[in-house]
Amino acid sequence: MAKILIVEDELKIARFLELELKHEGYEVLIAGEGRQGLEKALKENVDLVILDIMLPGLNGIEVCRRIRLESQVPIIMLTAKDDVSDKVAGLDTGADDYMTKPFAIEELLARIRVALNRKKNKKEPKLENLQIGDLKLNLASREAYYKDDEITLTKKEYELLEYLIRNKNVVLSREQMLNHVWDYEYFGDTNVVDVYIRYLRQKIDEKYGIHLISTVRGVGYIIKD
Amino acid sequence: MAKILIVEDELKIARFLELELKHEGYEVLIAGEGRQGLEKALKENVDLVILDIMLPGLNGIEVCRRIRLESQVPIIMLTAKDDVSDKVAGLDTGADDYMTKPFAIEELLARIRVALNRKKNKKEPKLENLQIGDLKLNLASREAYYKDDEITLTKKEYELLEYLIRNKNVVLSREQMLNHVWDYEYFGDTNVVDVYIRYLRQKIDEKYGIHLISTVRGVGYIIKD
DNA sequence: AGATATGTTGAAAAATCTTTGAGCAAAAGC
DNA sequence: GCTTTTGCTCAAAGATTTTTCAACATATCT
Repeated sequence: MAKILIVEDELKIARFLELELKHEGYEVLIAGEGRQGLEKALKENVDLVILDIMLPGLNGIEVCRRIRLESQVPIIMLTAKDDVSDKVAGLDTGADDYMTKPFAIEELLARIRVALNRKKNKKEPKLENLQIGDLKLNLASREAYYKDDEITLTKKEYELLEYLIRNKNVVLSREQMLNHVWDYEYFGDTNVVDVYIRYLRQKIDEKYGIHLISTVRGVGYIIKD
Repeated sequence: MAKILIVEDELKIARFLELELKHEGYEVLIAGEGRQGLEKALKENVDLVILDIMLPGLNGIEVCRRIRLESQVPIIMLTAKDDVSDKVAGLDTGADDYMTKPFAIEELLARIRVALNRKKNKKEPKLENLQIGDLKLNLASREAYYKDDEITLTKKEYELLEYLIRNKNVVLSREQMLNHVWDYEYFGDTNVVDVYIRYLRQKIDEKYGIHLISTVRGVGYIIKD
């Protein structure tokens, strides 16, 4: 499985990413500051680098620039929200993609898949499509279809649905959904998940008269084949 | 087998946890207050820490923070119900998971397994399915089937059934069932277990005309192959 | 038979889920 | 730049289901 380097000084975020990436089956390395990150990126033969821009010592942009002097490894930059100039500078120096913090882990995972695929199969950009019954997701265009009938979904709706379908036949807790689809800063008592489940049910279950999303009382929700 | 440290000042709970964990085959250490807990966590080479937030002396959040300065050992926090701010603080300082008190021991055991496995970096131990005769449990979707016929169970019904099946061919006392499936605060005169046994019998034994759950008079109940 | 343990039941209590509307922020349109 | 629309979140009320309790019935043992 691919080896991923995380260059991030905020311990909390680094740990969070580490756990999630390992859970996905990636091998993970961590560097807490820029110079160490640069070193590992070049010597450890990694397949992808996740690089925070704000770093003590050597900052992310500089690290990125120097990695690019010697390597074409895919780089995904993490930037603070709204810091547009950083974003631009990051891409200028050769980053492949960027994410603004805070982000939902699912989105980062998706971008990682894309970046790794791009490298591997330039011939087959095989973005598989997810399907369950008559419901289809086009991952490339982020569209959902029910028998050729397009379902208009908002960002969160789409992401929640994709997450549910990726984990079909498994009960997902509200907390799992929050962690994967919402920002990692999301905490505490909220019923957003319930509300979004309702939106999806309105747009799918009710509209097409099917029973796609089931409630598992006391546990969470599930989509079954 | 893994070595687990319990940092908990309520003696009753600490002892209860100790017994259950030892029964599961773990080696157990106990600390009754914060400073001692911190010390043992760092010096005793433990594999996992169960850490109560409310502690005399050094509180749990502080202990967690200080452990994290030197160690990546998995930490599961115990917090009072509804105390969301504690929960947040706990995760902020690097805890891996938390449980709100009171809890059912089975849930804690499950989380311990997850935390220990994560460390080993094994892929999630594939949720195996439990089966006994024609009765099958799908652990991922939390569904029960009798020969392809789905049995609709409530949360407690399902959990009790799972517990019974996991311990098939062993007589379980009402008290054991209470301890494992219900909160640990449950005690005294109650016949909930009997009532739930009846529910299960209605939905399984009676409905399918089989004899799944047996009474062992004066002792408890048992499910046999 | 008497004593103890288990089975059954209905109804109260508690927990959980659904639905709605309003406030706000971001994005789109003019 | 300003207005309008859309999307996201929260909180509260209402609806539903689950869980618990407790009274009574039945079975088992000595």
